[in-house]
Amino acid sequence: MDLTWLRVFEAVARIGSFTAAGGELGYTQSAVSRQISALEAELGAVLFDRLARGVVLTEEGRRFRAHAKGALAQVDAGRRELGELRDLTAGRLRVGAFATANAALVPRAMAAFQAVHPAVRVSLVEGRTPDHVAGLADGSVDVAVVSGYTDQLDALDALDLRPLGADAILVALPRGHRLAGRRRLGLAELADEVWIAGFPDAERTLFATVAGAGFEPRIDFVVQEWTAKLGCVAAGLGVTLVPALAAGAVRDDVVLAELEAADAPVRAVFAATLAGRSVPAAVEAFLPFLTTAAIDVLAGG
Amino acid sequence: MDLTWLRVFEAVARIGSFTAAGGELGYTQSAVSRQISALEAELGAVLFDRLARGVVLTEEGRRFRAHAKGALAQVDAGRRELGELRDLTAGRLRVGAFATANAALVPRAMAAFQAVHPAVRVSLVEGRTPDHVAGLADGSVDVAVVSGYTDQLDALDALDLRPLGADAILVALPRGHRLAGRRRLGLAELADEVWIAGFPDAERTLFATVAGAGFEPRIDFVVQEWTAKLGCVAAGLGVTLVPALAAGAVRDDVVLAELEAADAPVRAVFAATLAGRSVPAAVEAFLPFLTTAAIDVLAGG
DNA sequence: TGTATCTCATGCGTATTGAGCATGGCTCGA
DNA sequence: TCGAGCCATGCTCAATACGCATGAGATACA
Repeated sequence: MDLTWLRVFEAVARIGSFTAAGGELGYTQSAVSRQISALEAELGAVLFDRLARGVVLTEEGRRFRAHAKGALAQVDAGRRELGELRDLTAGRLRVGAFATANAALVPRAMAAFQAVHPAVRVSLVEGRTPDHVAGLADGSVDVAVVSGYTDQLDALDALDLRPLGADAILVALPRGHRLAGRRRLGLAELADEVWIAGFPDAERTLFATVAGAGFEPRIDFVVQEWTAKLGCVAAGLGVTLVPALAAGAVRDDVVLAELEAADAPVRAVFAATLAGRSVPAAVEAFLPFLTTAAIDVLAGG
Repeated sequence: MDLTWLRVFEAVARIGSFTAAGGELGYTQSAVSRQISALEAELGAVLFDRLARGVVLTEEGRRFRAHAKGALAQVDAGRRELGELRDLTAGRLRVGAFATANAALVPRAMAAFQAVHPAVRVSLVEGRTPDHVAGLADGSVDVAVVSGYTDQLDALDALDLRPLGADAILVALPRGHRLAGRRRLGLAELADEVWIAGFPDAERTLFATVAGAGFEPRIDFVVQEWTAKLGCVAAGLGVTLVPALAAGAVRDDVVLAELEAADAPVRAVFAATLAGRSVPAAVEAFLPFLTTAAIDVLAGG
C-alpha cells in the first residue's frame, strides 16, 4: 500500500469527487480512479459509493478514513521531526566528559551552544574516559570529551577523535613562594617542596604522569577537594599540580607555573564520537563550540 | 512513500541486518538495500549506519522508527476494523421505524439480530416515514422500516425498498359484539357502530385510508393511547381500527376482524436503504431478521 | 422528451518503478 | 594473509502507474 493512495483517499473523502481531488493533487481523474480502486482492492472493501455527481464515503470508508488520517499524520510527524533534528529545533545532546574538562571547557561550550540552540535538550555526564567510550558504544552518550597521553590513544581507536588542545600540567604555588615569579619550572627545582595531593602515594596522582624518573615527591598533605587543595597552597603549606584545564578555577592568591616540557608529558584532549557512525546534527553543531571553548580555556582564559 | 518501505525499515531496525530482514520478509538483500535507500532518499536522512556486520540505527533512524511503527499500526488497525465490520464483530446498526412497526416487528428482529451478533451496537429511532427518508439521506440512520400505500410510493423512489409484508387494517370489537365471530367484515356492516379514534375528524385517523367513499363514522370517543382505546372497546363502548402490525398487542377481551379488501387499501411495509448506496454488512445481516419477524408478526403471531 | 453536461470506469501505450541476479568493495576474525 | 559475511550497485526484466481518449450512467435544462 502506497501512502499516496491514502493521501488521494483523504482528498477524495474531503472533497467528494475524484475529478476535483485529482485536480487538487495534480492527478488526472483517471489516476485517482485507479488509485482508489487499488486501495479498495487491497483492503477488500468499497470505500466510496459512486453517485452521478461525485462520490460519498461508505460506512467502511468512514471508518477507514480515521486510520488513514492517523497514518498520514504519523508519517508527517516523522518527517517533521527529522527536519527539526536537522535544523536543531528539537533533539538532544548528551555529552560525556572527564572531571577537569567540566571545570570550564565543557560547561562553557554547552552554555554557548544552548544560547544558540535553545530547543535542544543538553545533558552532561561526568566520568572517566573508559566510561565514555562505553557510553558512546551503547548509545547513552552522543559525544564525549576524552583525554589521553600519546601512548594510550590505541585504547580510543574505536572512536573518531577531534583534537581540542593540549592539557598541560601546571604547578600551583602560593603567591609569596620563592618561585612564584617564574613562568616555567623544572621538576628538579621543586625537589624539596612539600606536596599536596589527592592520594598519599604519588603513583595515583598526577605525579604518575610527571617524570617517571626518580622524582620522589614528599606528600605531606593528602587532600582531595580542589578548593581545599588550593586553600592549603594559598596558606603556604605546600605546592600542588593542576591541569591546565582547571587553571581558570584557581584563586587569586595562588599562582601557576608551567612544567618543563621534558618533565610533563602533555595530555591531548579530544571530542570523540563512535568511529563509523553518523554524527547527529546536534553533535556536529556542538563541536565548533567545544573547539572555541578549548582555545579560550587552554589559552589561560 | 510505500508502506512496504516502512515494514522493511522496521524489520531491519529490529533485526539489525539487511540480509536477515530480507530473509524474514521474503526479499533479497539487494531489494532491502534499495528500499532503505529509497526511504532515506525520500526522507533526506540517513537511517542506518552501515557497519561491517550489519547495520545500526542512527539517531535520526531511532526517532523516525517510532513514527514508522505508529503509521504501520494505524493502517493495520484500519485493516482490522474493516474486517470486524465485515464479520460483524464491531460496528453499529441504527434502525429507524414508524410507531406501529415498533410494537412487535422491529424489536423482535433487533433482539434476534443482537443475539446472533452481540458485538454490533444496535439503536432505534422512532419516527414517521419522511423523517426516516431524511435520516437515511443524511446518514443518521442505516436502515429504516417504512410504509406506504401504493399511490404514495413515488415519495420513496430515492430508496431501495425491500418488501416486508402488508399491514392490513383490522377492526377491533368487544368479545361480546354481535359481529365478534366473523373473520372478515365489510364497512357497510359497521355503518351504525360507535367509533373510537385518536382524533375527532375521520380524516386524521385510519379512516382517511379506509373507504374514501361516503363512509361517515360516528366518532363519539376520542382517545389517543392504545391501551385506552382498547379499554374502551373491551368495555363495549364502541369499535376501533387497528393496524395488523399492532395486532399482537391486543388484549384478550377484544377480538379482531379483517376488513374487506375493497374497503381497506393495504399498506405495504418495507425495509429501506438509500438507493445507489452500498449496504453496510450489519444492515445486510439485519434484513433477514426483519423479514422473518415480519412473517411472524403479520401472520398474527 | 431530448440533449448537453457532469461524473466515474476502462482500454491502450508509454515511462517509471521495483525485484532479482551477479558482482564488487569493505571489515572482521581466524 | 585469507576467507567469510555484509552492504552497494550495474544490469535486466516484469509489474506498476500515469495520461489520453473513450464509454457508460445519471442529472439538469431547454
